[in-house]
This record gives sequence, C-alpha cells and structure tokens, in this order.
Amino acid sequence: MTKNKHASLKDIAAKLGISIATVSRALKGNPSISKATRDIVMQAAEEMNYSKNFIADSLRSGQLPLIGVIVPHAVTLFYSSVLDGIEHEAAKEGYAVISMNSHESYEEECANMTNMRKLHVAGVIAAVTQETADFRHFAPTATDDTPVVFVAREPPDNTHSAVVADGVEAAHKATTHLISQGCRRIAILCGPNRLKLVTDRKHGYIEALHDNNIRVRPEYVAYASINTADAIAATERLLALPERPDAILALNDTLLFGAMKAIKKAGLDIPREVALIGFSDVEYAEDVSPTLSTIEDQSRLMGETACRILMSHINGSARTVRKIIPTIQKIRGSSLLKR
Amino acid sequence: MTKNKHASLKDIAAKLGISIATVSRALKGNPSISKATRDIVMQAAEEMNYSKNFIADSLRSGQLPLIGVIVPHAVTLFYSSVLDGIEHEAAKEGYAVISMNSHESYEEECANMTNMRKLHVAGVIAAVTQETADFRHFAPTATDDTPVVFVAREPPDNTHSAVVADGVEAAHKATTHLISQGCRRIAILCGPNRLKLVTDRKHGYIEALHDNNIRVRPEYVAYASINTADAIAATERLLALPERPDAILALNDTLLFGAMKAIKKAGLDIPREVALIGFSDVEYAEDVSPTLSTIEDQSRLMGETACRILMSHINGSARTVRKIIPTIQKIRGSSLLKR
DNA sequence: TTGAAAGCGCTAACAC
DNA sequence: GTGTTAGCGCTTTCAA
Repeated sequence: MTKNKHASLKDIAAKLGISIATVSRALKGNPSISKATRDIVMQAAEEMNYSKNFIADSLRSGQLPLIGVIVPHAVTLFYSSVLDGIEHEAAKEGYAVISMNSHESYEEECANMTNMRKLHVAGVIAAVTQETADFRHFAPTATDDTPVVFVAREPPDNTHSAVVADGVEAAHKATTHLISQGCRRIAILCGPNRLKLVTDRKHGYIEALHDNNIRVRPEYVAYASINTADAIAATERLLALPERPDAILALNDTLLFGAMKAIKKAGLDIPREVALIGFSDVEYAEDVSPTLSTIEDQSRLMGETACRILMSHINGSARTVRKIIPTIQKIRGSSLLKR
Repeated sequence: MTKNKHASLKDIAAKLGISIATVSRALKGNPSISKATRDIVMQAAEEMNYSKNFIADSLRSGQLPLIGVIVPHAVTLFYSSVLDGIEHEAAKEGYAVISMNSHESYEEECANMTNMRKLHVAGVIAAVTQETADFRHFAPTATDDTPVVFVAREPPDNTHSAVVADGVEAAHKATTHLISQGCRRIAILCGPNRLKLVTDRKHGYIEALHDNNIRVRPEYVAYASINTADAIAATERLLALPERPDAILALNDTLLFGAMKAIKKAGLDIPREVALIGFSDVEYAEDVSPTLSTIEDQSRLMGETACRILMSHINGSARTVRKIIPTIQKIRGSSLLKR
C-alpha cells in the first residue's frame, strides 16, 4: 500500500557524491574517516532525517532489537507489572518488548515460542503455563539458540536462568505469623498444579509447622482449581471438618478471595474464628472487609531482574543464574488476633 | 553471538539442484510451477524444517508483521485487557503485538511513536496520555504513513479511526439510575484532565439532571488528581458542603474506591446517606462492603475492534471510522436504596 | 515451466 | 582516508 521511503545511506551518499561505505563509517564514528567528511555526513544525515533501518541490519545479524515475553495470562496485575519492569529495563538497551500470551495452554506456549523464533527476537523471557511438563520447546536447537530466561515460574531442571520469588521463605513466614497469632489448626489452600512455586510454598508451610512442633494434618492441605467457585467449595470442605481449621493460608488471590467469601458465607468471623492470609498482588486486598493480609511478590523487580539477566545472555554470557526475589508480607486485619 | 542458521530457500534449491526462484514460487503455490516440482519442493521444505525469514521479506516490503500498541500505563486491568483483545485479533492475521508504555508522559509517547516507526511496524494502536494536546507525532509524514487507530482515548479532531466507549450514554444512565433511587443531590467526582472521555461523561451527567429537571450545581462538580489521597480529600470537601450530596458518581476506579473510603471515614452509610457508583473495571468492586455499583468498559472488545480497524487500514482502506462501544452497568449494593 | 539477475539497506573484507 | 564488492534471504521482472 504505502511507499514509506525513509532516507537511506544510499541517498546520503548520492547527495554528497561519496560512497555508501564512507557514509556508513562516518555515521558510526569509524576513526579512519576524516573529520571533514564525517561532519558533512553527519549534517546531511541530520537534514535528511536519516535513521538506520533496523530490518536491513537484522537481515545481516539475524536478530531484531526485540526481546520476547511469554506469559500465561496478561490480564493480571502481576504479569502486567512484570512486563512493565522488563520493558523499562529493555528500553535502556535499545530493545523493544514483544509479548505473547499462552493462556495457560501448553500448545499455545509452544506456538508462541515458535513465533518468537520466527521473528528472530534476541531473547525470550517466559513464565510457563501450569500444564507445561515438557520444556523442550525452550531448549536451543541446531538451528536456533535463542536465549531464554524464566520468570516467576520455572522448569524443574536448572538448565536455564530464572528469576523467582522465595516461596519457601514466604510461606514459612506467613505460617509462623499465624502461629504467633495463636492459631494451631492451620490449613493451606493450594491450586492444582505441578509448578515448583506451589511445592515450594507448601514446603515452607510444613517447615514452619515442624519448627513449632505442630503436627501436619493431611486433611488441612486442600486443593482447588483456580476459580472462585472451586475455591469456595474447597474452603467449605475445610470448614466442615470435625476439627475446623482456625486459619487458612491461600496460595493465590483467587483462592484468597474465594476463601474469604466462603468463611463469611458460613457465618464465621474473620479473623476470630478463622484467620486468613494469602499470596496476592491485588491492591484491593486492603479495601475489603476485613482487610486481607497478603504476601506480595515484587513483580516489577522480578521483570527488571529477568531482563538484565537476559541481556547478559544476549551479550554472550553462557552462565545460567538463578535469582531469588524476596516477597513482602503485609499483615492486615484478616490475620490479626491480638493487639 | 550465535549462528542461528535456519534453512533458507538457497539451501532447498541447492539440495534439489534447482533455482531459488523456483523454490520460492513453488512454496507460495505459484500456478506456473509443475505439480511434480512443487511436490518435491514442499517435501524438502518440510524435511529441512524451512520457515520463511520474515526479516528478509520485510526488507523488501518495508514492514514487519507487527502491530504496535502504545498505552499510558500497562499495569491496569483495563489496558492489559485491551492489549489481550488486540493480541487475539492480530494473531488471526499472523501479526504479533509489540507494546510500549508512555507512562502518561507526552515526551515518552512521542519517543514511543518514533520507535514504532523505526521498527517498521505495520500499524499502531494508541491510547493517548492525559497531557497530550498536540497529536502531530501520530500524523503521517512525507516518509512514513504508519496507520494509527486510537482506542479508549482519542484526539479531538477526527483525523484518525478510533474506538471509544460511550461516555455520554454511560454517565447518563448511571445518573438516571441514581435519580431513580431517589437521589436528588448528585455530585460528580472527576479527574483533572482534558480528555474527551471526561467531558463526555460530564456531559451525560448534566443531561440526565436536565432531563429530570434537577438543577446542576457547580459545587457538586468536584475534581481530584487520580490518586487515593486526593480522591479522599475531594470527597471530604463534597461531604462538608452545607447541602451534603446524597450520591456520588466517580469517573474512575481510583476515585471510586477513594470516595468509598472517605464516606466510610466520615461515618456515613453507603448507600443510605450517600449512594455511590463509578466507572471501573476492577473485579473486586464486588468484594468490598458494600459491593460497589460500577460502569464497566468492554475493554477486550475495544481492543479487538481497534485491531480489526487497523487491519483494514493496513490492507489499504483509507476510510477512517469511529466506533462506539457500549458500556455495561452493574448495579450493586452501593447505589441500591429500595428493593 | 524454469532460471538468471537485480535489488531491498546495511556492514565488512579487501583493495587502493 | 575512501571506494568497491559481496552477501544476508527473499521476491520479482525478464529471458529462455
């Protein structure tokens, strides 16, 4: 349709009656070019509003100044904030960010990765789906070794760099907090997935109970799909136990808000009868009643960190690093039993 | 750094002992190629795992299969959901989406647009910043006529296609609802910007009052910066008026939640003493107490629609269209005064 | 029905 | 200090 005709090196060369190569060299400050020539080239470039054609450049280098991001769902404060951190950091190095959404589907994730390679992005940052068990689509191939850094969710093997939150420590701290509030019958509400993130948190929960000589009861470890209805149902089952839990630790915001609804529906008081705390980055946790205690990820920082690591790989570093970002615990009304 | 060596037409041609041109033609189903040749080419391509190099293609066409999106801030359910809609629609046409964030800064927006052009995206979808008054950075130039479609926020002139919510109608409906609940002293809480979106909503509010023979009182039109502290302060000023408003219409979620806090803090009952409704896409509006009545944008639909329009421009259509997407009113506890 | 060759914009190896 | 040339992968005349 369009004749987007930007000025090219050729145009400048023609106008100045010199060779394209000279213009190219002058523009990138090659020392073998005389100052006189460089000056007129610079000026002409300025006048003609020259800007280098990335695409031509990329055809040679085989890489666009783009970094790809694959997230399981974008419509989430957590991921949009990770994305924001990545974008911020990438911009510093002159890279733009292109994001794709796997919608928690393994197939889509594979397709996304294929598309990233086709686009010749310089590198990829990915948060894998819940169902991803096979990670070969991220592995370098004979024809393509796009570097990949994982963020938030990582594969079990340590073949790639990753930036993750400290789930063990966070869950340990949250559980210890509940214990300090006098709770002893502490339940945990998990999502149904195989992510390391989940096992880590469960691990922290169990450790904290051990550390305080509290028995771990299997019936207090509940599972729900990540949707409100299921979270409510699972919580109701917990509340119906002969020995009702006096506290619940929810592993994400959907579960947290669902648990809150279920407890209220049961006519129980939060936190007096059932205390509540959960992993969540939802700012409205402090607007509900009671205000909800949460453990927040430093999502933006996670994005920035992942991007910096990716940059190091793009620039040739082969060393894989695993960076753990601390969480932030925000104690609010839902888990405060004493003053 | 890397030697990402994908199979090229040249490789296929070499392997088959035919010319590059023939391979190219066979692959794209050019009818002048014999079926026999086509078959062996197809098969070889399959075996060698050939995939076309977008970049080489783009060097000729001057365009990458990318559409750019510029949003004022990404860490927002609204914009990430618009983005999701765009991505979904773009994928259908084989385009990927690259997004940039202006952070509500005019300078950044200009820089973003420049970068989009440098990347040779096929088109741009933008939601302008609050401070953008000059829109020349979006206009086609002698050397570049990247098509631009606006979403959610648009420039005052009608030079570009745009997809916007029906602010007049939405505010009219919300105000009428408050009136139907018996409210007569209805205040409006606005953000401090020049966006058409704001004047539209104010317009709908005023119209609805007129239609019901209710006087518009200037002191009931309040302004606040878009942050919670300011929203609370502005609401407190409203509540301190000699004739206290009996209802408030807030123009976005920050203002809405701020107003809620201020009313509660003043010890007033929602909705009995002050009813509340506001524009918001925040799902937690139904988790606070009282549940908040909202007017929601169909953000995903807006993104999809904008993308479809952009596609039409990319494919050559010069006709600018302005599409208005209806909002969805969700009446909840905060504005329900009778059964 | 197929091949040869030019050209998109740029860089780098190799002259001079 | 500067020019010439080849080549990145692809499409598209022009010839045969």
